[in-house]
Amino acid sequence: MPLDRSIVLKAALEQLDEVGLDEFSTRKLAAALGVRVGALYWHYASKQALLDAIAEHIAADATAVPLPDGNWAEQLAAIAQALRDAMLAHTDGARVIACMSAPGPMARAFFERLVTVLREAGLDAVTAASAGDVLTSYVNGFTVEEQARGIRRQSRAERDRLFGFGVSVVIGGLRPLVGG
Amino acid sequence: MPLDRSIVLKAALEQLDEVGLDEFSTRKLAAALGVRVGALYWHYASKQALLDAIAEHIAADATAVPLPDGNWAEQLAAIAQALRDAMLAHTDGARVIACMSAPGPMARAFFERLVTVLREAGLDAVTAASAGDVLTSYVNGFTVEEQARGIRRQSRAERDRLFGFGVSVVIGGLRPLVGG
DNA sequence: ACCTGAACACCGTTCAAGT
DNA sequence: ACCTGAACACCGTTCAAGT
Repeated sequence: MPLDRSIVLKAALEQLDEVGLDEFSTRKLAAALGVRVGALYWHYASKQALLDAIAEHIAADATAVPLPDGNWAEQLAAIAQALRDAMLAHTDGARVIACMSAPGPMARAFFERLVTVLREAGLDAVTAASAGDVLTSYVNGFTVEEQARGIRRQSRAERDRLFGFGVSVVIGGLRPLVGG
Repeated sequence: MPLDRSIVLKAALEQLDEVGLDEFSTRKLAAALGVRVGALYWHYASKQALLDAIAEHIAADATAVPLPDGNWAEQLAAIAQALRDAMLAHTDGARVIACMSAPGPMARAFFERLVTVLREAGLDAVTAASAGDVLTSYVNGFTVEEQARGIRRQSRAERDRLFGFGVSVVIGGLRPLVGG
């Protein structure tokens, strides 16, 4: 049977998990699929297009977890956790997100859900977008660092604790902005 | 005259500024220095070692700006600004910092100054280290995003405003933790 | 429509040998 | 001590030609 975009994407995710972003190559991917390199370029325009598809996959995972009942702070914490989890699920996932060429539909959907929670908490459109940016910048910065260096320096429990602390600081900083 | 580490580093910074991290190559660097590729490996063990030296240079710049008189919040804001400025001073500077293999002496000195401000504000050692991590994670996440995609989407003034907002949110979140 | 074959223009790294 | 020459083992991308 012929390849298609989803088969290539699945194999790409497996290769990323095995070798990491630095060793990720279209040639190895072609070999894993039992095909010549050129064949990949029928399905994806470039290596970056493939990495963008991986980023979208991660963004979709981060958006798939249901919002908990509860107040805006609890929902924000759940969204932050979901984003980190989705990136940690793949080797160098945070760097793939950080290096994507442009946010695709899934990345925008993720951000929109985040902004919706903030708007429902009482923020105006501009402030909600800014607040959403603060939270995602923090989560991305934390997780890029975590995957690049933290994994061998701290236990998972310590990293979870540090992340939870950071999320609570950001949420605490947003609290005075919401009415009530 | 023969090459030395500082000459190679200076040329590397110039090449990074011109072509960005993705196009940065030891072979182009050798050509710019009028030397064969192998010559670079006498001075730096690998391309990554060279990028680590660039990261240290950026960290040194970020630590070089004097602390303003004022309270801990003003000093924290100045440190955050200094870090962002030092990364923005070079093409893909934030990604070079994010991808460094380990924090060198300059990166540790930067972090220590940050932690010192937080300790003087009244935080205990563990909380100060955690709070320092929150601020640097936010600044790194923001600036990686800014250099990867923001430069063509928003004006410098808009990005400055957004960054200032984020810093004030993080500082606001830390405020309840400091005594007084 | 989808893939092969083969090429093009690159990479990072190593190391004997030169000076 | 510092660099050359030359190789090794790779890259991403393109594209005529095949099926």
